This record gives sequence, structure tokens and C-alpha cells, in this order.
Amino acid sequence: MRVNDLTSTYVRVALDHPLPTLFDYRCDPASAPKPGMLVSVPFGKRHVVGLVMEVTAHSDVAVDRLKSVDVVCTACPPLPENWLQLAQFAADYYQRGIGEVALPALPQALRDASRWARLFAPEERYRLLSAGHAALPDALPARASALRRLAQALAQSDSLSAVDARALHPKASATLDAWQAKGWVALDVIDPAAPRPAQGDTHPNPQESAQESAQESAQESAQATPLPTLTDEQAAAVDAIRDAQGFAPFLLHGVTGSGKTEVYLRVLAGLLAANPHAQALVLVPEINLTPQFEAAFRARFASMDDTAIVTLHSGLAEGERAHNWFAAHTGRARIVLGTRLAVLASLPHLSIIVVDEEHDPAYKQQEGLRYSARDLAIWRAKQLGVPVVLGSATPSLESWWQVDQGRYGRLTLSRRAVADAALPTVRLVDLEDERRRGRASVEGLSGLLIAALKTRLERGEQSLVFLNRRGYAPQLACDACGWVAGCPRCSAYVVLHKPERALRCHHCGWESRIPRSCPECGNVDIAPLGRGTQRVEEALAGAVPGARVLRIDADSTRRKGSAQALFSDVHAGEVDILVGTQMIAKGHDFRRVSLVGVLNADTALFSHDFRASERLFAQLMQVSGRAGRAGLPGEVLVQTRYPTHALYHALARHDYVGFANSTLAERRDAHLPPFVYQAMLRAEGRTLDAALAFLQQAAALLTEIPAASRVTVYDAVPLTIVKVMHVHRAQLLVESASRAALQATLRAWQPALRTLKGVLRWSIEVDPLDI
DNA sequence: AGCACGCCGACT
DNA sequence: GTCGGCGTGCTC
Repeated sequence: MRVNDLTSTYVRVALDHPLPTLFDYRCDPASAPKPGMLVSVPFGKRHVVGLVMEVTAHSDVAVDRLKSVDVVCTACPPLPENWLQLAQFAADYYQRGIGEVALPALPQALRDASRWARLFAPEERYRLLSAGHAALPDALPARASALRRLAQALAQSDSLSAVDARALHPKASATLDAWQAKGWVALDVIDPAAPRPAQGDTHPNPQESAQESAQESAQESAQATPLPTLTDEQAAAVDAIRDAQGFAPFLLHGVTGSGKTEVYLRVLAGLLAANPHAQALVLVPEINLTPQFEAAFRARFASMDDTAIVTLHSGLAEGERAHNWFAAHTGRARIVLGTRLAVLASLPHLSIIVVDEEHDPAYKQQEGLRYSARDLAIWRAKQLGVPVVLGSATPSLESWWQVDQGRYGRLTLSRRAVADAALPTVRLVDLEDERRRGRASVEGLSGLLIAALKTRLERGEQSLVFLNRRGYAPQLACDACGWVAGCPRCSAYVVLHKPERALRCHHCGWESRIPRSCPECGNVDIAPLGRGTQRVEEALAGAVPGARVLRIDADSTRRKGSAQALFSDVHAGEVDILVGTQMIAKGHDFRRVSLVGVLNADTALFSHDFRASERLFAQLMQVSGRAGRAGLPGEVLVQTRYPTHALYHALARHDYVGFANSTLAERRDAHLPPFVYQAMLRAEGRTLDAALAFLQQAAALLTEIPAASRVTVYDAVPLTIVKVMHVHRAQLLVESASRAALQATLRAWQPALRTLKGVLRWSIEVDPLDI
């Protein structure tokens, strides 16, 4: 039984599934989808959303096994060819199937066919007109509270969606229709797929409303604020990027406070003005940094339609994320600001990419497809022939090496942009010496640091205390028998959290109450060991009387939006001392901070991870950069037991270049990245032996692969935290001086690995950051 | 990844 | 005698 190929059409569909194959489906030739379109298809017992890669007249799959496409998502324009190529590249490079890359890159809402109708339906929004603004609150009966809420909601925002209106008042539609008849409100029907309205015609009915005039005055005040004068270095950087032709990667190496953001703003302004369709992608390393960037971009581009700037990050509600993604996909959004996941957005007119703080490890996705957003950004820029700007005060050694090789242009901002703002003075506090001299310290805070904090408090300046350990104490131990509280599911100690009165495992989230006595020997003298942010917060309150201390870390910002609120308190001057983890080190422009204290940095100096010192140096430069940004003389106190360590000396001299060049020389001698390319095979098993045995068999398979002759294979080793959630983990490192040989090896290795058994899960990570 | 089928221990 | 453990295999 053969179907007539002439009357049948088949589509080859990518599904989010570990096999790297496409799946064929039959479809109606009259309504066949195009490549790049989303379809809902039956798959096993369920129905899933897939991406059409090919439309053909023939399928190799036996006809009785073929099923038909359920629905084609016609409302969403197909993903463009260059986006499909990006997904294909990422899939090949990171050793996954195309579907495993392409589908997770889409907003979750798009992957649910039952939500398509709603997502792409024209949106109805009510807008209060001036007549309504004058008449409304008074025209309503005093006791009609639902109607009053509706009127208030209309008055308080640009426009109100029909859905939101119904949530406020069950009969909102009828009421709003009546108000519309009276000329009080206007109904706008917005087609999400329609092209963006031309400038100056953003409102269909140019009736002045309170919102419009408020917007206009905001624009006027924005225009009234003169643009900052560029330093010569900033101007040179802007010119270089603006004049670039085709693919042009730049490393913008600018010291903290040198005004890298201003360079991005000027470059984007020029580009977006020159081309009415051009889109820009701006990446930041973490969600906490999006609000301040968004504010800066909205203020500078106030003349653009509001919808022209969108954010994309995991903190958005699914609906909003889909909405913003779609704005990017249809070209309505001119500027897309987001975290690493935004690098996979569909941007049909992408004309420039900015990667701020390009060295930040947060650009590496650490689960699922472990991509580097910075590396994919560079690939995209190359594919499209557009400039890409990598900004950092402490570039990654990978990028620095590319500059050395002449592959990236170097733009340097060596001075702070604010007049009179100098880089802070860095002083090393020798903890051994302090102890020998018998100088008192309180809970790990040296006398020198406490005195400096008190001075700032008297002067009304702010201080920042940085340590990279959250919780109260990293361990809870028994003095008598040596017991230390550990996680029952992981091979890790549990961290004492005092405000929550709990022991918490930072690897799996397990929590328990704090025991009153040692569960091993019954001794009641169990004590916290070491210090985290909570304990330092407590100590500061005692050591610096009168200071308002605020802690910012993953625990204090757990609630949505709370990080933003806490940072606002700092900016508003309601805080004297800010204690926190790396969260406070990144990017924030604290105008009144003049002192930075660094605690417990030494632990990273002697790590087995060869990247630990690069990370530490970047982190310390970053946090030091929070001091003295607005012209106050800044000071940094680093408490250490190793005051002669070269890393601290480079830090004290603000000598990134010296640090980078010497570290690169070490890497070259030791045959470490960026001089070799690495990949990691990780295995998870019920026992450590099972995981290790799998990796040993995997290593043996490499002898069958010709390309592997140019690949070095290391021994399988347990991970540092060997057990998480009762699962034992081990890894095997492979590396090669040839990226092509490594890629060929991995490609040939995977089918063989799939035949091995005895392990719960395994995965390959290309360019791993944590070894 | 899901979700089935399939073959061995502690419960009504 | 079943409910349910997770090993193995399939998905157009």
C-alpha cells in the first residue's frame, strides 16, 4: 500500500526530544506549513508542539507509522532562516538535537497549542479620553465601587486590556461600551502581528489624554536633560563602532565607572536613527541589572514608542515573556534587553549586539543546553555581518586572547567618566599581622575595617561589605565529638540560616530545624562555624552602633521584585552599610558609596579550579568599582592572610592588563583554555561506582574513534559535591588543541555512549566553565 | 524527556 | 492474591 506522493505533503518536524532526529508527519497540501512554523503534532500518547524544518513530497518513514499534523500555528510568522541556522549551529556545537535547542528557546506559552488562539488574538485595549477624564469619577454613584475601580484603573495607566477590565468588574464590557458611546473612552484593537506604526502615529486617535500629556512632559524633560559630554576615549569608541563595516567584534575594556553604558546608548541611538527597522540586542548578566538598564534606555529613547523597548528574562510572567518575544520576532521591538536567554530571540532586523560584563559566568547556561550566550552572540553577529560589542572592566581571558590575536578590536576606557572620580585606593589588611599586634577584631571584622566604617557613617557616606557566602554560618559543628550538620540527601554540609531558624542545604534545598544538642553525642555546645552574610549583618549592627545595615543576597531577595526595592533603599540613602554577596558587586551605580570591605576572599586563591583566580580577580575589581563613582574618594579594604599574593597586588594597582597577561602566560604553559578546547562527560548514577564505571567504558570507546587520537582523555573523577539528592555524580574531561578534532570526536562518541547502560543520566558539556 | 510494558517484594 | 518498585524500549 503506497500513498500517492503527488497528492501528499510531508513535514519534517523538530521536537524537544533527546534523539537528534526529525519526525515526519503527513499534512494537508492545501494548508501545508512553511519551514520555521510551529505545529502541534501527535507524539506517542500525547500532543506536542514542534518546529517545521522541511516540507517535502516524500517520506522514508513507513506509511502506516506516519501520523498527521494536528494544527499549524498560522498566526505566528515563521522563524526566519537565519534563526533556524542559529539553532542548528548551537545544536551541532553543543552536541544536541535541533529540537532540544530550538523549542526550549521559545517562550513556554508558544509551546502550548491551546494558548495560541489567545496569544495571537488582536488585543482590545480601552483608553481614557480627555472627556472621560473630566467626567468620570463624579458621574458615578459614590457606592458603585467596582465602577470606580474601573475608572481609576483607566485613569492610572496608558490603557487597560479588556481582560483586566473584566477582572475589575464583571460587566466591564457593557459599561465600557456605554462609556465609549459617550466619548469617554476609546477602544484600540491591536494586532500583535501588525508592523509597528510609524513614528509620531503611535495612537490611532490623537486625542490628548492625561497620559499622553504626561508622556510628552516626560519627553520634554528628557530632552531638556543635556546628554553627558563624552570623554575622548568614549567618543573614540563610539566612532569606531559606528564606522565599522560588516561583522566587527569589539572588546570595550573600560574600568568601572568609565561610562560603558553611555557608549552603548550613543551607538544604538545612531544606528536606530539611521535605519527605521534596525533592531539591537543588549545582554546583561543577571535579572537584577535589567531594571536600571531599562530605565536608562527608556529615558534616552523616550521619543520612541513605548513598545519599542522590551525585556526578555526568566523573571517575566509567561504571558509577558511571550508578548515581548513576539514583539522582537515581528520587528516591533527595536531594542531587546535581556539576560542570556535573549540571545536566542528571533530578531529579523538585528543590527548590533551588546554583551555587557561579557566575562560574567552567568552568561553560561548551567542546565539543559549549556550554551554560552556571549559565544552565541558573537556567532550571530558574524552570521549577520553586524558589530558586536563586548564590554567589561575585566574581560574574560578568552576574549582578551582574541584581542591579542587581532581577531577583536580593542576599545579602551581607562578613566572614570565623572569628572574628579578616580579609581579607589585599595588597601590590604593583613589579618595575621593584626592578630600579632593584638588588635581586636569582631566576628571577623578587623579593627581597621570597623574604624573605616565608622568614619563613613560620621561623614554620611555609604559603605559596602562583600563576602561570597550567604546564610549565617556555613557549618554547624559539635565541639565535643566533631559532628558537623550535613544534608541527608547530598554530600555537603548544611548552612545555618538564623532568621529562618533553619539548616538549609544549598545544593538541594533540604531544610530542617536547628537541633538543640548534638545528635551524635548529646552535647549541647554545638556552634556555628565560619561566617555568612547574615552573621556579618548581625556583627555590623553591634560593631558600628547607629548604622543602618541592609543585607542583599539570594535569601533577602527571594520574593519577586524585592531586589529592586532593596536597591532603591540604597540609592535613596536609607542605608549606611550594605552587606551582600556578588549580587551587590555587579554593575550598580551607587553614587554615595565611598568604602568597600572585602571579607573571606582568600578561599578562592588556592582552589583546584584553574578559573577560580580569574573569577576572584574579576569579582574583586567589580566590587571595588562600586566605591567612589561620583567623585567621593573611594577606598577598598581587603582582609587577607596572604597580603603578598600577586592577585591582590594586581588588584591594588588596578592592573587588569598585568593580571590578564601573566595569567594567560600560565595558561599557555599549562595547556589550559583558551589554548586548548575542552568538553566534559558527566554521569549520574545510583552509586558512585556505577557513574565511574560508565565513564571508564565511555573512555574505552574513544579508542575506536579516529579523531580521538588528537584528544587527551583524563581519568574519571567524582564531582566535588559527589552526591546531590541521593544521586552520585562523576565526570570525565576530554580536551584537544584542535576544536575540529574535539567536535568530531564528540559527534562520533554520542551514538556509542547511547548503547551503554547502568547509569541514570549522562550529558556532554562543551566549553565547561567549572572543572 | 515522557510514558508504556514487564517482571519481582510487602501489603489488604 | 494485588500494588508498585524501576529497568528497558519506543516515540514519525
